[in-house]
Amino acid sequence: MARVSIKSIAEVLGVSTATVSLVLNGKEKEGRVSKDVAEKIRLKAKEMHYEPNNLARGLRMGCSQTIGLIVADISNLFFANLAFHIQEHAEKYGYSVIITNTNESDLKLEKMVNVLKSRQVDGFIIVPTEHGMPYVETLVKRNIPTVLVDRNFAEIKAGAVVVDNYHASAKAVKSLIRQGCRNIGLIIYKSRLQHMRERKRGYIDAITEHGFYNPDFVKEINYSTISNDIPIAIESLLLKENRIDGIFFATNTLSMLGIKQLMNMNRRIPEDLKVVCFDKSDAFDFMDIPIPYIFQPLPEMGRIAVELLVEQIKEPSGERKCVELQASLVNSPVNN
Amino acid sequence: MARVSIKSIAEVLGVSTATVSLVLNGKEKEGRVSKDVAEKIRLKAKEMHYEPNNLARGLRMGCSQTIGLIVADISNLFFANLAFHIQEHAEKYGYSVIITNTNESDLKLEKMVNVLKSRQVDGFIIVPTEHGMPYVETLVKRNIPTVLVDRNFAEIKAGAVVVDNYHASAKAVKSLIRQGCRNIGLIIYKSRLQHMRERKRGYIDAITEHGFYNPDFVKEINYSTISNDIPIAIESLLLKENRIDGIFFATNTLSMLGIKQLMNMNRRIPEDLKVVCFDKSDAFDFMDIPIPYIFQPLPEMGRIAVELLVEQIKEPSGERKCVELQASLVNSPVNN
DNA sequence: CTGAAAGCGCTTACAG
DNA sequence: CTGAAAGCGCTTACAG
Repeated sequence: MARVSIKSIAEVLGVSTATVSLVLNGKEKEGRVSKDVAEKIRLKAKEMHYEPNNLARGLRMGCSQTIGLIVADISNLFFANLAFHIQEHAEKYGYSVIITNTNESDLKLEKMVNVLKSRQVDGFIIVPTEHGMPYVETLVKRNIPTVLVDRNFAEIKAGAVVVDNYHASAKAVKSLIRQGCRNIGLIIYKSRLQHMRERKRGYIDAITEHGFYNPDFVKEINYSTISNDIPIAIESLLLKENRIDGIFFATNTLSMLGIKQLMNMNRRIPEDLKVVCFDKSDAFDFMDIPIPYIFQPLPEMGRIAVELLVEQIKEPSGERKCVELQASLVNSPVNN
Repeated sequence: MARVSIKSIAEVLGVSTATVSLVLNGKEKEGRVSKDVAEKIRLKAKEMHYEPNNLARGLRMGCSQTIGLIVADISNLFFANLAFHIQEHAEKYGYSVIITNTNESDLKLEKMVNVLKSRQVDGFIIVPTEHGMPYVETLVKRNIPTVLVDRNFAEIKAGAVVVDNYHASAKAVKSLIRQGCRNIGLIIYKSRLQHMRERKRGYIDAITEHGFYNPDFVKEINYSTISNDIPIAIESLLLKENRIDGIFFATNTLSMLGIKQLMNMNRRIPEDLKVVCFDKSDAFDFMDIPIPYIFQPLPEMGRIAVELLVEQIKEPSGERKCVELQASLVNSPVNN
């Protein structure tokens, strides 16, 4: 069963491929194709089960109607949700999404950028890795539509949609202070990425403002050795610095493992110490009391990422917008 | 900055595009291209930052090195994990993965099959919807490589990789019986899909074997009204049939919501009643006691799905294998 | 060892 | 209103 192409339809009907193409793309007005020819073509196309070949179309048009999405790890709930919303919106614009993982490796980011480029994606939505700036920069310099999400590189002016991590973090810490915490630990990744730096800065500034800052209370975890590092960090916070009465976890994975460790050590939340987490985890539903967390507007982030990218695709040399969204504090016993 | 193609390299070097293509694809042996010409071409390609155009290649070769993955919902942890492993393996074979969601809608399944077909994917990995069989059947009949995963349609012989849901379910129920449960509820989706039918059948057979079967203990939930149905189902199980001493949850979403409801009603696990869940949820880590659950070998499922698909792509008219994996019971206080 | 040419399926000026 | 033709970038017989 040979593939049915525009040519086969044209031959059967004794018309030119140009006419068939025009009709099948709804451009019969422009080509001013007669109504009956158009009707005949549409019927025959259906009858022959014509299916357009987007590869050929893409080659000819110089665009693929495909978006390349690069995230750290699609099996992480945060990125999975983000990917979901990006996809739903991309679909509305007629784009398909190719999703790839970096697992936070700069090498894989480079590789994935190349893979997606060779697939002629019309644009990139990227959650960059720690030292991934050069690869993103190359894209931007070549005017390839690119939107960063979750983490921005302010130095290069790619498009971006991020959360105001600084104020979100400060908000979290202040809520702990307002609950009476004085010695507040921070569990965060050791990372040069902007969102981590901002979360740390938000924590430090908010705490310093109240005169409670102590560098020993900041524990920086290595992404690659996380399950090992977390218990050590928590133990050190609680045992050595046993005045700790609150902990701010800077990501959902960190909170998951951290809270687990707190439970292992029989610390009760919020009696023994209070916590706030960045991002929700399903697990919070199972806790006896509601766990306060910073809520990032994921559906919005996905939508805006797609919208910014589509704008760039339309006008590759136009200015690239950077959108910052506010995150909210949920489940906190104190008002904001 | 014009795109650099094989042609531009050929022109600069004064050789033919055929030679360039041969060299860049490592087929210089076949074409018996001289070493120095080959070397010159490789150097110039690097120098000009040549990047192959996979669209053109795909059009010419009749394949795209792309796999279409259709899942119910990429933001569900089960599918997100599955997608992760599928991707990692696809990459090894040089395939990219386009992921799309159906949200359990048959209409969207049909649409996504068409979208992916027009993108000339070389094969499909599909988590089918309840009434999605016709769309899958069309693919199979046309000899388009297709592997079903998680849920099989036994009637059509697509390739498939599934878990032995029947025995997994029976195993779960028997573990409850061995712990002394006599009145065991089942919370399951109302669905004609094979995996659900099998899980229900496994439950019924295992329970009947011990003479404890009571149809009132089976609560079938509608996917679309789940957050409403679950509390009602649990309440009805516990209040009307208050001899209930165990519950088997047939999916992770059902267990999440179900256990939450049990906690709302102040039922303690396992003192007041015992539970077993299908699939792990992150939340289990936060429970005071370990929650027993059926573990599906996701990494294996992903790997095998890709392997089966690659086999089919190599030999589209060959026999399509169907692999059934065993799931294990984790965290149960009784041995298996 | 290398080149000229055809063709994958499509769209788009151009000509009539 | 419609057709002939070029060309997107690639690969692959074919010829020499």
